[in-house]
Amino acid sequence: MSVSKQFSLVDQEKSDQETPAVDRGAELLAAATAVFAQKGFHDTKVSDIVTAAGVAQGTFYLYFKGKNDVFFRLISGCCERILDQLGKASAIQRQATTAEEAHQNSFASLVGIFRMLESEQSVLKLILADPGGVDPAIDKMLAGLRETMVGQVRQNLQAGIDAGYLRDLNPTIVAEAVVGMIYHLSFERFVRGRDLGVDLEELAEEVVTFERHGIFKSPPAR
Amino acid sequence: MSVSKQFSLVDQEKSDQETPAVDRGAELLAAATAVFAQKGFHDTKVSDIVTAAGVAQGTFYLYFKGKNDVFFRLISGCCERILDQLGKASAIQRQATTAEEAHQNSFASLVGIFRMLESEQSVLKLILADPGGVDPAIDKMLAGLRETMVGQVRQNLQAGIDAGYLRDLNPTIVAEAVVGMIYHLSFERFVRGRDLGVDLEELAEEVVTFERHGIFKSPPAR
Amino acid sequence: MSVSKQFSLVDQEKSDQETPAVDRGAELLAAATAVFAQKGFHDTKVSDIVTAAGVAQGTFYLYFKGKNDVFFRLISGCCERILDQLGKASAIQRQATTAEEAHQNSFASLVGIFRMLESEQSVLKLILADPGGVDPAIDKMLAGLRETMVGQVRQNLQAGIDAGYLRDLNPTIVAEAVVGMIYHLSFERFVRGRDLGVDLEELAEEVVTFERHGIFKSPPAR
Amino acid sequence: MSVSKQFSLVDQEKSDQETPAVDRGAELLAAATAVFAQKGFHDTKVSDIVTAAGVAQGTFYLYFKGKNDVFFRLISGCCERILDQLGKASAIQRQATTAEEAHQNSFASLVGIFRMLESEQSVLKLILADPGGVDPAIDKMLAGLRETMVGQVRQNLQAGIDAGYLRDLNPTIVAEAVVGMIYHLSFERFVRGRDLGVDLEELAEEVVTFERHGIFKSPPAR
DNA sequence: AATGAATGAGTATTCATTCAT
DNA sequence: TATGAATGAATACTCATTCAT
Repeated sequence: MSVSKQFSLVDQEKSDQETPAVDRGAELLAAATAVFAQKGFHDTKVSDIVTAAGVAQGTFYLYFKGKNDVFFRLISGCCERILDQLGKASAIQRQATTAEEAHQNSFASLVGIFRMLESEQSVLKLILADPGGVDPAIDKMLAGLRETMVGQVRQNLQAGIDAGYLRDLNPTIVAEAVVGMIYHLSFERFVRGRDLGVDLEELAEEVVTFERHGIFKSPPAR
Repeated sequence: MSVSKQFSLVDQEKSDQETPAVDRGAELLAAATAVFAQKGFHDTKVSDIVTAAGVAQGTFYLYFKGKNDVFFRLISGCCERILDQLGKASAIQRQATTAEEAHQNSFASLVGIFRMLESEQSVLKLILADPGGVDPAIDKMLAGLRETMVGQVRQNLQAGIDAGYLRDLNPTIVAEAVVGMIYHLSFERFVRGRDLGVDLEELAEEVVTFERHGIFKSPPAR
Repeated sequence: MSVSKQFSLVDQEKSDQETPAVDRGAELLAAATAVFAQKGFHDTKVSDIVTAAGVAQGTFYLYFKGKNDVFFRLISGCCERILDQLGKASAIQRQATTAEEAHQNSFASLVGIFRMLESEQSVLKLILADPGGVDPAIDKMLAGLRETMVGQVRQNLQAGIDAGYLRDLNPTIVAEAVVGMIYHLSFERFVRGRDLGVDLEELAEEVVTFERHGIFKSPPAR
Repeated sequence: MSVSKQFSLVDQEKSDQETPAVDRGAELLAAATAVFAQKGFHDTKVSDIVTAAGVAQGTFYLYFKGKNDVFFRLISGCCERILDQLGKASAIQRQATTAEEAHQNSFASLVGIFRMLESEQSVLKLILADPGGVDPAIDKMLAGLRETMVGQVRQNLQAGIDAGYLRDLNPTIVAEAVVGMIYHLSFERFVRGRDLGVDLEELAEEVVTFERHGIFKSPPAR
């Protein structure tokens, strides 16, 4: 969206009285994101959003059906982007042929996911702290997101078990556990802003290593 | 209502028509817990609570300062009980002298925590899905709870590192990860009601094993 | 309602701190009637009604579901009373055994109806000038009222035809025509306040005579 | 109206790609009539009208001062046409020299009026169900229409009384009654669409006969 | 003439809280 | 203590109208 805006800027300079170079819908969505992130869904008034966007009350309803609608679009846009990233991560992960490669790929995937979540900070807050009940469609979408993540991890685990290099773990439970880690660490880092004393790569490396080897000193070797 | 009042007359010995034997405050708190759990904070009206408790609207304000107040007491009561359990778990964990004992103790601790969370299902939902912003005091309390959990795990990890039987992991990050797992699994199981195909002991066992050994087949032995 | 009020007045004087002798619901309904009659449905704001009743906005919603609800109750209450009166009128009319008696009974009935409509002036305005579309239930009720009136007139006509003293007219059309007269004259007199130069009895007499004999000089006599 | 525009086509030819041969004002008025008839005044939005007419929102205000203005023009156009027809009817009625002729003329007049009302169905609905209060000018116009009708009937009646062939009735009241009949029957037939089991001529005949002779079997003859 | 994006005044309704009995 | 009627501030949403292009 912001991309198309940048392009359109170029185009719109040419003609004299063309449509203004503003995308009110995008402006409003941006304003809404900021306000929701700061105040949360329930404490955000439509009037806050329009004030932040610098337009009149009515203008809001030209672009959104209502408060729930903006919220939904916010979340759903973000979810799509996350799912995208998840797809990429999954593709990367499947390419591994050696254990070393698998580690590297897991690492790369996780870094990718973290980076994307970092760029979605403000919406992430809303996703992770969703009060629920705002809109069943949102709940469904978030549940789907989680399920997708868990599903991918589970499949990878199952593949490893089948291939014989993973132990006989319960893939469902471990997958949930892994997703739990990632959610929690993302929340701490991107929503609460705690850097935990490491940079993103170090964080990902630590997580991947923990996931693969646990907390014990590997007796002989990995 | 009037019936229970009549019976209580018998119990309340000191003066003739003194306080009834019912604890209105507790009744209201119980009613509030049920309603909040079902509808969430924002969709719960004070009128829902008093209806559920079978008292008049005004009675509510005899026992609570307001809607935020009940919510706070609910959460804070639950947090205290969780912290209690956490203390016990910690005590257990520290007693280990061998790796095998440590595993058993971790397992026992986790089962204890899970059991307690299970018994707090309805409030757990509110704690884990806290929209935030309802009351800074609540946020602080929940943050404290998390911090306590993370702190305990971190200390255990540090102890293990110092003792030389844990690898050179980052205790802060791993502790957060472990808490993330537990939060997420608790949420899935107790709030969303998914049993994940195992009973509580199996769940705890799986988690502890995962934490300790990761996903790989332990090459020679544990 | 007003009856119970009058009784209750008696009772309430005795006891000290009983419920106040006011029926807020009735007060609001009265206020609403007045305001609706003056401004019509669409130009009446709930705030007008509560101001007229001297209560707060919220109080209104303690007694009515909303603006449509008051309007409906207003209309429906009035319709009931009219239907009542119509029933009485019908009973009177059926008792006639001679033509002269029939005339007298028609006259008495019509006077009764006129008097009742006069006492319902303010609501009558709303009934006769119903914009439609406010509430399907209201439309149905008004249609029923009209149908009842027309039906009664039609039956009387049919009875007269069968008995042989009325000419071979089309009872359906004439019944509609008669009701049209009565509606229109009621509207002019009670809603627009034109007395048409006669008192109510004279008006009824004129109408009954017109209905029975038309405009011509009865050649010989009836 | 569209006719006058077609003539204007001749004038518009001058320039090549000038204004199209359409009369936007007439189009909008037609669209407005249809929408108002279907939804009533208050439930009709300007946006409904422009959508129906296939023009932009702003275009509406090029031809009308506002929503009230279209409504006024609609009603007033229709009223003019009705008054026209009423004039013709009156002219016809005055030509009678015998009672039989008078009957025939009344019949012809009424048929003419019914036919015209039938052709104005959609606006008739608005006229007869006018909630009032939309615009004082409209109320005045409708009152004038009614007054004209009543006046004509009254004059005819008075003439008949003076001429000695009508009985000593109250012309004011009977005139109102007659107009009431016609209004009501028109409403039932043209607005509510009930044909009452007869065609328009039969309806008119029945009404005229009822008006002239009432419901009784004419003892000897008319 | 035509457009349609923008405006913002206007209003019904909810619900936490109070307080007179 | 208990009641529950009354309060009124707070807010989402509509739609007639304007005006820059």
